Amino acid sequence: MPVNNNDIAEVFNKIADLLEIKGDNPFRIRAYRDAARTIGGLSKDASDLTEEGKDLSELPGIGKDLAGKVKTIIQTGTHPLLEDLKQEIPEELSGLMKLQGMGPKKVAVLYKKLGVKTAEELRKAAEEQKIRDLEGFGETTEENIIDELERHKGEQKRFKLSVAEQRVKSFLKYMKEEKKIKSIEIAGSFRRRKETVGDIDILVTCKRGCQVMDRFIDYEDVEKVISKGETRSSVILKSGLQVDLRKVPQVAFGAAMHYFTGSKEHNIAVRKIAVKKNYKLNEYGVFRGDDRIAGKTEKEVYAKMDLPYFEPELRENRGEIKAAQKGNLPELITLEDIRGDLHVHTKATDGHYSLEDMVKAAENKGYEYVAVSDHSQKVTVANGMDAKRLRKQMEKIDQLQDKSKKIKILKSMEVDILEDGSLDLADEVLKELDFTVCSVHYNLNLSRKKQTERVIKAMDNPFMNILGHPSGRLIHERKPLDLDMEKIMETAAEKKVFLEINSHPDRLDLNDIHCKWAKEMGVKTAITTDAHSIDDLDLMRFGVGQARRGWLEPGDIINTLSWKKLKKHFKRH
DNA sequence: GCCGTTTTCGGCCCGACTGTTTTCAGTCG
Repeated sequence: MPVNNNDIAEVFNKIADLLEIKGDNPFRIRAYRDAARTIGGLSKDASDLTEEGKDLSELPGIGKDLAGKVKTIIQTGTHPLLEDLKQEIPEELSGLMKLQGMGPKKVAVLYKKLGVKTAEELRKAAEEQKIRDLEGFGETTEENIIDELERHKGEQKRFKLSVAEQRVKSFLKYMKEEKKIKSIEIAGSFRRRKETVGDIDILVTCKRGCQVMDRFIDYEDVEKVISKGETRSSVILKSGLQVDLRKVPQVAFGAAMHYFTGSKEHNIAVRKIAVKKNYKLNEYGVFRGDDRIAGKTEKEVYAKMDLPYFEPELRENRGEIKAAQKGNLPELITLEDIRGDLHVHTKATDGHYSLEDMVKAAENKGYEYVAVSDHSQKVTVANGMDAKRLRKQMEKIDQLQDKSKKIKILKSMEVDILEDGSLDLADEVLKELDFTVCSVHYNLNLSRKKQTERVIKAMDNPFMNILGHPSGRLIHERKPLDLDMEKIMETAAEKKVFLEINSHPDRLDLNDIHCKWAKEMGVKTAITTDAHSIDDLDLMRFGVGQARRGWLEPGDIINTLSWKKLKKHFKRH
């Protein structure tokens, strides 16, 4: 069983949890957490890096000791330190720390005094009112524990960005009805356009006498008020989504936006720079002694650190600060750069609108081109098309093109990659198309070797242009295919095949890390919507967000090109 | 446990809110 980066990260995180419960040196604990994050975010497998003879202690936050531990974990799947800790402290306790309000100290007390290890035992102790008498605990804490256990039963911790976006929209509209609010902005991972968000952070500035906190907790969708203060309150909506509101003074708005946009790791890195310069950086501004020297805008906060403004999507401490210091920050792709959609479906297969409707909708978006990419015959559930029906659709497109002067309609198809790596329709049909998107929809559970070979073989076919939703994952629903992404990208770069960034909020496939990786390996991408309806054409913003998180610039994305230029990129034969 | 233009020791990001206290520890972001 090969040990991948997530396995290593998990061992380190577990060590950190158990050390924390034990009450170990907090900085040692952080070292383990930092290392877990570093390893978890690598684009190459640590095991491959070691094999290549790379010195892992060159990675940030990994010293000699942890580099050695990584090696041990790669070889054995675990580490003696973790095994020893497990003898001392039951590992289930780390699970209890996931409950809100339960940290290492409380968990330790509950274990020592009551022998509580699992959620079940915790519930029993709370229901028998044994917790309230412990030192540092009380009746309220006991009730909160029961509430938390209840809330976690459903076990959905993070929300897809699109779902959060919907909830937030109406909440914001409600808040904006309060006329004394001067400005209101969303920060947090939502602003960074992360594919899933754990909670929503809202920042407001107000005029004097504004009862913003009262209005906040009075929202009809609020299920529970977690906390309410002068400057900060937290609620949980009926959907389970947590929303935090912070009131900040105008002069500190930029500093607060910076602080609450995060990521935590990015902030820590920036704050370290502040410390070096003898400044103090917090949510109220940049301070030299007691003097606030910046804070009104994010730009001026960064400027004090001799840094340029960072787009929120870049703020993950994945090398953006070093890149900025060298003047190498990317000029990120924007929605306006997109000239057309290369993957939309129609009623001919599983879309919900006619060819005419989809083309018209794309035209109304101001696109220069739109590609009709319906399913091929293998996908019977979607009424996939055989050669005959495809040719008929091409004829229809020709007729419609005669009437539509404003937009170029591209003939495409989402062709299935069969189990043996061949394509679902013959080359002699595929060659009549402008290009193809080729995707895996069946036999999702092949071994890593077979699955990788399958996709690579498909790329041998000169009529394959774009690899559709490369990993095949569905967020929260389906794991990604077991693919050697590095090999896939190497081959794609060599064979001039493009990778799709599928914008559907359930897919967002490629993910952010793979987007960045594609760029590093010289693979170009296409941001598409995979639209099955007219409204789906608007999903492009999610794909663009993902691409921005992956540092992509207009030049990395093929559908920023005019059709005239793009056309040449599709000729592989 | 990591790290170094204050470099091999002694630091390590910082503030709000809660529930428990009666001045603060724990937790969270």
